[in-house]
Amino acid sequence: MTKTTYTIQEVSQLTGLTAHTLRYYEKISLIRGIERDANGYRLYSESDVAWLEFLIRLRETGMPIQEMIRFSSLRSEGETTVRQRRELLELHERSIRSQLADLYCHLGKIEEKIIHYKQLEEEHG
Amino acid sequence: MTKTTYTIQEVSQLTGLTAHTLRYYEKISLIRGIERDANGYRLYSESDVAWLEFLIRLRETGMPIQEMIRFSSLRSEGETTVRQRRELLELHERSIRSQLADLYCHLGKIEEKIIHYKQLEEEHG
DNA sequence: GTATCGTTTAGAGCGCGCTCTAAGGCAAGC
DNA sequence: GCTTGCCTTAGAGCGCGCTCTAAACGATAC
Repeated sequence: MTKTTYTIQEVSQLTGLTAHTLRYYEKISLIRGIERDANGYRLYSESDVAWLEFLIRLRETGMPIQEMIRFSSLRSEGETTVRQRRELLELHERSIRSQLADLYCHLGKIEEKIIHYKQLEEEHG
Repeated sequence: MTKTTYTIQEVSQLTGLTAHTLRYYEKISLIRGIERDANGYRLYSESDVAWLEFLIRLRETGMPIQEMIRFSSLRSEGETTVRQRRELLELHERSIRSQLADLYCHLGKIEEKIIHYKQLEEEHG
């Protein structure tokens, strides 16, 4: 039988988010409907953790929090919003591809600069 | 004869940085030794503009401003710091490659999610 | 001469995404 | 019953990278 709930500290360790940030994400509706135990302590489910990991992915790929809140809001409306969520995600996919292209371009220029410095070092160093 | 100096507005248009940001970059020593005309107005040279474009590249690849200031400081010390600048740049190159790898990984996961949504749409939509 | 620009400076303010504080509650250990 | 410790909340504070304001100055237009 696999464990089905996690305390805020456990989720913090699993996700790398601090307990402060986990409460903050709930306050701004990035994550919703977290259960509570008899003391009012948060109890996160497996699917809550999976959702947090997805949020982290969106953040690390540059999605602004407002857009993530929009996504979370669609998700809470249920199955009827699947298409809108897919479209939002496809838009974001294009943003990531564009970031990748920009980074490659920058990388090339920086490599050129490094080569330039190496030549300077050979000439004068 | 090619134009050799630019006003702050011209540099703003060339680089996309606002005049405010250009003054700010000078205040924090990201760019140094900008000439002045008789009225005390800034006069940027071609090489100032090239340096700004390099700074923009560093920033767009995630280098923190403190590290950019360090780079600018080394540059102002002259030729003897070429090696240190190259090393700093090589460190940054590795950072960019790591960003690229992470982005690719995230992209893959997001594509999977999109496929998952498409399946949901076929089943229930 | 005066109104309109664009410039200068020092320094305040802002938006983002957290990050932390204060004050209080419950539970277990001694 | 008191200490320790982790939890709760509302709300203040922070670091980054700008972004803007206020006050003053000089050049040009009329």
